[in-house]
Amino acid sequence: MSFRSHRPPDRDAYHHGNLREALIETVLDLIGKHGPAGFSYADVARAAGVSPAAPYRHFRDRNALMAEVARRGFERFAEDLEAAWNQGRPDPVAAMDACGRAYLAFARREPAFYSAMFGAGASATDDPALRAAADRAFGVLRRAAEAVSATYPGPERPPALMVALHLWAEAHGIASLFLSPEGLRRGIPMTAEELLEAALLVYLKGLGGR
Amino acid sequence: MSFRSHRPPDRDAYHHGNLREALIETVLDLIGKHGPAGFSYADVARAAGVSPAAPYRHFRDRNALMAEVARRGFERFAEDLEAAWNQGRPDPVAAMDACGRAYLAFARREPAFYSAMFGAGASATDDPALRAAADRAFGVLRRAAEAVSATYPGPERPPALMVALHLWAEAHGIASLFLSPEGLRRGIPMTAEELLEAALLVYLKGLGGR
DNA sequence: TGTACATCAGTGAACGCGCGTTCACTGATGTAC
DNA sequence: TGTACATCAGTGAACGCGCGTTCACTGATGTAC
Repeated sequence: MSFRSHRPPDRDAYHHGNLREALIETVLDLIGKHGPAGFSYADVARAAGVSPAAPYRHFRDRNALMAEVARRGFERFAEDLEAAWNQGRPDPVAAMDACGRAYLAFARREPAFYSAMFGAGASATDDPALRAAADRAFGVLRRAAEAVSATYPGPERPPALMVALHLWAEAHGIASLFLSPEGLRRGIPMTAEELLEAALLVYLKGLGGR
Repeated sequence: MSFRSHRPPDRDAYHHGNLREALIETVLDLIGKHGPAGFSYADVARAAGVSPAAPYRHFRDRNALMAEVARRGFERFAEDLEAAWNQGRPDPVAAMDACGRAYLAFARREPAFYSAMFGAGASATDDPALRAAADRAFGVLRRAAEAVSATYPGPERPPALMVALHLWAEAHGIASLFLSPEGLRRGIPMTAEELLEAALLVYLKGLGGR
């Protein structure tokens, strides 16, 4: 009767054992369809094909589920940024530019994650794990800013934290104003990536004499 | 019996005649207390002291009410930016800097309006009046960018639209990341205003030789 | 290998609640004569 | 100035619904012997 191994979870078994994962994927799906506030906790259960009580085995309430989605989003986001940074190769400025592109690529490719991370949802303050993940992502930008800053001669070296904050704000501003579903971008004759890259080039030029 | 003029609306009369205004103010109050998604249409009626059916006389549904709040927010926002721009005096760069400060001052002073305008709420696309008001506000930044752009000598004159978009994105990015209730700004050793002003100075320096 | 048992993920029925919306209505306001 | 009437803003009761959450339960899984 039990001729199958129980290790690989059977996706349609009574105890399918991966409901936690299924709920998270369902949330991403629902955010994509209805926005981060457009569905109830019961909706998630229904869409995942379980009873409305089942999710309580895994998440205290809807907020806890959304926070976990946001946390995972920040983890992936940090990985993407880290990969784009590529330890500052071939050179810090080019690598920072790659970070900017990776930032927008993530917001474009994973709008559901992005809106769970920055949208109406979580607001990191409470959840330490979420905050830590967000810090990890920002940490990549900060290290990039430090490396770029260090390329300027001592007397005119800009504060790395400031540079990181400027970059983050510009990237986030562009992502939330011009990437979102038809948000406010009509008649803008360039892509978000071009816009950010241009901003970065002007900014870096303004930082020093180079 | 009717010894009082009926022109000035009696705030506590049966037909108080300014329920529309009262609802809008109530929404601002509720956004301040519970965020832009933290209350129902019935809550608004309750908080305004009328029956749950009363708001339907003035707004088709909750969305229509929120859109009107956002629209008014953009109108005021445009006025503030316009005043800060002050027709480019004393000079375009200083006036644009004033616009930046006015941008953040508005987001700081009117967080309820700001989140109705850019937050989880409206998403301009549908409502033409809302879109027009948003355009009016952006128009001020655009004209400012044109005036600043025109101060650069012809060959290196930057596209004004691009400059306006960069400024808007940076200001919005800073406002939404670092102004919101304890959002992500811990351990940042400067105010949002200082951060934006520094970004603007670096950026303008980067635009040309000045 | 087989049996008894503990574990625990998911069930499904139930609850009280507040929602959005409708409806016929009331009564104050403003106007016509 | 007074009276009759139309207008219409707000009432309050009612509706069906889906929500979040709880509960005792069931039955598959994994383990101890």
